[in-house]
Amino acid sequence: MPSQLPCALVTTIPEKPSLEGLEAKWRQQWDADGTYRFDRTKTRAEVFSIDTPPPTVSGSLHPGHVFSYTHTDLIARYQRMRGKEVFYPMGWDDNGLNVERRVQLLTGTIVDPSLPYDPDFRRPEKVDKKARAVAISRPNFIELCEEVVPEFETAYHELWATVGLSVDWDHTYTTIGPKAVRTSQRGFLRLAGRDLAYRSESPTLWDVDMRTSVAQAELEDRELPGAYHKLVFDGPDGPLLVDTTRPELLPACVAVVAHPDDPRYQPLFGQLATTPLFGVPVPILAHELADPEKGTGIAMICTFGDTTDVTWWRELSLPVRAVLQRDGRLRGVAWGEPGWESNDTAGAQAAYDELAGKTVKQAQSRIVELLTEAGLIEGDIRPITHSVKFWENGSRPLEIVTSQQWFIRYPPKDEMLIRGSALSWHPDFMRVRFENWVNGLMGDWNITRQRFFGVPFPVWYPIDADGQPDFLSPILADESDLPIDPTTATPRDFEESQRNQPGGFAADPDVMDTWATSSLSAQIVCGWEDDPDLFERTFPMDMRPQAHEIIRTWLFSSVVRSHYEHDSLPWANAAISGFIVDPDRKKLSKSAGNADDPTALLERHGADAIRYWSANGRPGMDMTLDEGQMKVGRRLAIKLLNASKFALSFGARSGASSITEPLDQAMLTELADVVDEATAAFDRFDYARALERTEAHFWGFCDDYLELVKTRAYGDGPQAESARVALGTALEALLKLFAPFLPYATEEVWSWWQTGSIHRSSWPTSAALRSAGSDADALPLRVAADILTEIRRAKSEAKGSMRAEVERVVVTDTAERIAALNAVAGDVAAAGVVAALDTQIGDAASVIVTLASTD
RNA sequence: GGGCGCGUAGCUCAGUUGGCUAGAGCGCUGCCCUUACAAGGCAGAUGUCGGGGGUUCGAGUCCCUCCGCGCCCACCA
Repeated sequence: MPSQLPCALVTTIPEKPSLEGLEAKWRQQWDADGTYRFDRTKTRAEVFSIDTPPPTVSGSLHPGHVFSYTHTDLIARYQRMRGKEVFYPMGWDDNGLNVERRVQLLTGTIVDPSLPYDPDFRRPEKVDKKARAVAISRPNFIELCEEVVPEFETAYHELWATVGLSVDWDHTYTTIGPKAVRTSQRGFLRLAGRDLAYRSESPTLWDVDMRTSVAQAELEDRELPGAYHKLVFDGPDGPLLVDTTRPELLPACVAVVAHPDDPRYQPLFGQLATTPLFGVPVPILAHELADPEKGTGIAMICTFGDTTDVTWWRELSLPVRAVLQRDGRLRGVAWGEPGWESNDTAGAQAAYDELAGKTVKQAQSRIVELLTEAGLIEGDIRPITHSVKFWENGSRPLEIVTSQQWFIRYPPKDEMLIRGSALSWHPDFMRVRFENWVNGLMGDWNITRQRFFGVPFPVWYPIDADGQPDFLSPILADESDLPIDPTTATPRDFEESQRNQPGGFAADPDVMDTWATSSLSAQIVCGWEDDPDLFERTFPMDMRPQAHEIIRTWLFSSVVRSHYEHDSLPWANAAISGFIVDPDRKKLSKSAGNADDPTALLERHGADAIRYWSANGRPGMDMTLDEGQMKVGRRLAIKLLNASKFALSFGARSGASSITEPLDQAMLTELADVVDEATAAFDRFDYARALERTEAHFWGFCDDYLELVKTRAYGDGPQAESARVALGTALEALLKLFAPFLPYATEEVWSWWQTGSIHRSSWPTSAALRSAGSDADALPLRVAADILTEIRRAKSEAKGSMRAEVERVVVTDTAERIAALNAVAGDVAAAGVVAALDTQIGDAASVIVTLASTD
């Protein structure tokens, strides 16, 4: 009977509200209105800036990404409604070995750095996977990457926009783009200028197939079969038995080592042993890392068989006697030359010539034959299984080779620990991971990768008259020339014709580790040096969201760079997210084949529903992929539409002075408490608790308050007006509380009676709600809901309709609760269809419901 | 081996400085077309709070210990 309803301001409440189409509609609107555009006139104090993790485009996004990126968006939306101007850029990490590999596979190409640039090269239209990869030059390959990678990025953008990330898409960057390269090269030059970056020959974990050093962050261990060989060294007191799994590295042996407390070897320390087959005298040394329980308790140190060898080599100041080349084969050695002295030069040479040029595996087989023939292996070869380091996408074990690398010095540990303690961690226990990592730091940070699609070192080396590059006298580029590629740019004071000529120059052939660039993400997005105005308004940033497994890499390295460059933390808060596990508690990942396509999830449940599921994952906690939760989220969004339709069906009203009914006032007081809790939770970055409190209140609001107030709201007079104004007041606050979680549904409802975007409206305050509710006690609503539940139970047990009439209800309770109930008796009676509601004060609380006879 | 986290209903999870009979949702059972919502509503059943010990008037919560799971680190001759 619309004619009986009061004249409504409401214009656009749909007959049957639905979630269909909301995402497309509001995405477009937000885009058109620039709803999330950063206003760079705001001052630093007014800005909330976020150092978004640039997802790598080497794979595809999975639900875990949606999960954690949603968490960031929840904070961003909250801060925006709190009045902050949110600086929320997005980056794409298209820099690094994995991206390079993906582009190679996709385009059927491989890089040959010796080839010249071919201006006519075009991306192959079809890739025959069986055909040989096409060899192209490094500049051509980089061009190809720049062409292919945006295709990946478009797909990512599409997904993020659908999820509803309130990113300012005008502020996007790529880690290989000119801005990032310039920042990264500038950061490098500044460190090199202060001797905080230096070049050194050093043992490095090396992938013999990709022919590059590999970042510690990209390592994984795999179990492989191996075998112990008990080699017979010639010791001071006769044969000395040494167990090894790497007999092929015997020619690279520089010492043997046992534990200092091991009585078997104590008398031998400081004396010499001689290697079998090669006759090389090596010292017998003591070191804590030697394990008396392992093998014969004495190990051979080779340059280099594993990372322990590197530690021993470094700490015991041993020489290098390297046999492994970068292609994984043994190199040629002239025995008798300096560093290769033997007691039996001819014998050593003869044995070694059998190994030179062979792969590690081939050399191992051959040397075992040689040793066995010579009777220099004691007993049987004992097969074992041991874990071996691999590059995560590699197929052969990593080797350790020495090569020229750029390093960044780590700052002193105590300075890093002070930075770590000044940072606010969410959750706080994640701080410990940082501290553990800092306390365990060894060596410096190798930032060199022998790859192509990366940030080049802005460096050349002079070539002497004999044609030898002098790696210890690098020619640094001028900052004003950045970004540059030294393989195409010419250093000042040189002619291009002098490239690779005696007396000329040579480009640094390598690129930087991807972390060397991403550790400057805050500097890149804030426009360090490039845009001082923006930098001043955004840096140091407010928040770094990221995953816990890269605290030791990304977070730590970012702190290092900011420490050096700005003598500050890069951000005030680190928000650490957990990841998604499948029901078997395995980490969800594409390669494990247990990752669902997030696009399919979005289509099935909708963005608000996915966000709801994500928001239930507490900061730092791992969560299970649970489509059931997404269904709950979807239902919540639909419920919100319907409840809003009801609340607004009486017209959008305001005027707190007309809220006079105790039930309405009690509801607003309760809501004010929820606002306080949600606000406090959000301020602690605990969006999950904010949602939980809001949601719990909302269901109670629908189930109890709406039912209790319905009859009155449909009526006339000041009591009806009180209900209607209270409904409008509560709805506005509730929508705002939900807005960060359900941006689409809340925006839709907002548009029914408000102008502008809810996401640019102000966060509700409890003070306003308390004032609207006249600071009333919340008890009347609680008691009314309790009595209503009892009435419903009686009807349910009688298998009656909820509209069934109740002849009489007698409530016995404390004086306080009876007083509260009396204040709202009319609403309770109406909601329960109760003819007579009697109350009495008594010790034993009870509710006696007498249903009307149905005859 | 070290560090951190987790273990609460069949499932996914809350439970804040110790405090009434331990909660929510999903699922399950029953009922209800009720003028916001049947893609809904109402009601109901469901627990050795991982095990053991301790502190306390009182422990899911604090302490010790053990078990299981996960992540990171170390080791990997």
